[in-house]
Amino acid sequence: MPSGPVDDTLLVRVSATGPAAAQGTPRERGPDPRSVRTRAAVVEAATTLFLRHGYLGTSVEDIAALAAVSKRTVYNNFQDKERLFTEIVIGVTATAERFADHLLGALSDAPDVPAALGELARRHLAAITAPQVVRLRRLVVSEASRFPDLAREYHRRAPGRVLAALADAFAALHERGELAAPDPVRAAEHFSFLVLGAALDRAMFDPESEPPAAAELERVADDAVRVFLAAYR
Amino acid sequence: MPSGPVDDTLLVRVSATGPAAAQGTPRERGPDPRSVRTRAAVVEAATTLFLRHGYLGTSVEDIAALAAVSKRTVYNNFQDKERLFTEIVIGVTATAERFADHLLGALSDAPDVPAALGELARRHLAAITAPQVVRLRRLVVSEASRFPDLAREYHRRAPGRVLAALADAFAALHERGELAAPDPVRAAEHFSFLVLGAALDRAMFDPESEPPAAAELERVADDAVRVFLAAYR
DNA sequence: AGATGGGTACTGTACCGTGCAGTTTCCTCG
DNA sequence: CGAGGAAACTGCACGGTACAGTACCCATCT
Repeated sequence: MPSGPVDDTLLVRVSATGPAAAQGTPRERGPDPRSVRTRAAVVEAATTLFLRHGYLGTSVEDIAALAAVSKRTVYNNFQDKERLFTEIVIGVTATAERFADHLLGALSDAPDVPAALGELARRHLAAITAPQVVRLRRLVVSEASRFPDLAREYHRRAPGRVLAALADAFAALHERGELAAPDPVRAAEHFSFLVLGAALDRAMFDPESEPPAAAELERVADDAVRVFLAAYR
Repeated sequence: MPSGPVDDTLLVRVSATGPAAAQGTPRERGPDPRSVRTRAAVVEAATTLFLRHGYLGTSVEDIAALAAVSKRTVYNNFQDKERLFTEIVIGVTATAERFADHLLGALSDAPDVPAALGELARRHLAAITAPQVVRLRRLVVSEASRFPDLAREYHRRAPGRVLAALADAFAALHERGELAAPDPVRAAEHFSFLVLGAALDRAMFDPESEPPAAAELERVADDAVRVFLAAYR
């Protein structure tokens, strides 16, 4: 979890408390003995609750209770609820981002492109239907009007990143003549949504939905790759 | 948190702003014209506000103010805020449903299948990126944990309905040998998400996003149909 | 002792839903 | 056609509740 300051370029919106900001600027301070433990506890509790009940559905008191900490402690570590929220979301997004980077592997150098695509499709689908990821997605969409910058940031970092990487790989494969993808971005969109579309849709509308079983996942991925290759081969 | 099935009877009373010559018939105990007018005003105001600011972001007082009606009147017409909300959503869903039914046209009897698919793709994409539809989608997703039945109901009625109709049409075309779609449901998913996936994703994460321009829409639809036909022809 | 983190209790606010007294609008009946 | 009565609407105030953020004091560590 990120304990340092988090990408402040994102939020222009700041609470109107002028003097407070001047006074309490976080400093290059030593390893706070106690606050490390409590801060981590708060972050973990807040992550759980925000993902499960949303921004308005989660009170600071709930967070404090789950973290086994008082509300005052929450406010000692985070300026206000909005900051806490954006920090949490950015933090979870970062892990999604790392996972996304890992996803592509060496697709553009793969000897057997269809096999590599199949493997990619399976991993992609499994990743995106993981409950945590679905919850994050729903959370960000839900708060898109309250935190539009955050929504754009998430979209750029997580799904956008995967799409861009995919497009790069397809462009390379196009150069090598392994695929016929003159518009690699469009090809990436097509691949992504052939694989994910239906599952994503279902998951977004059913909070209690389970991720697809392995066999189902395999069938969906294979079908998607088959359609994709029929068009882009 | 009432998790019972959605009350369909509420749906009937949404429309009907005019007395419809009920005055001339003495026997027919017509509903008070005042109630009708007021109710319609409240429904319209609530629809606007819920779609724009969400469930928790809209107060009953806001609704009353926009409807130019007192808060008490809102509660005289609707049991509570939850009932009002579900009624609104179901009402808007019903119009989406009607539109969806209209969408398919006579695809299964079309002489020129590729042309018909192209037309269908264009209309489908235009319909689903309309601001009202996007707002409804985001609203339902946002409240999916508070109103899970409502979310499932919406999903079944709007996107589910289109998908089912599409699958039926593909099955018929498969029988006639015009398409090679042994799994028509999968084919319908593929078609739908090839057309809509990327646009839907963008729209969900960017509340200020505009629907695509006509030229862009056309390109997306044509590309989707091309890929679909390459696989299912 | 002094500083820093933490806990309790509080403030202020927003909002759902209701009660009530008075007023307007519609319907019916003489 | 016009009065009387009923139903609907208004405006306001209020109870109850939930919750973000804060004041103040205590505990602990150096």
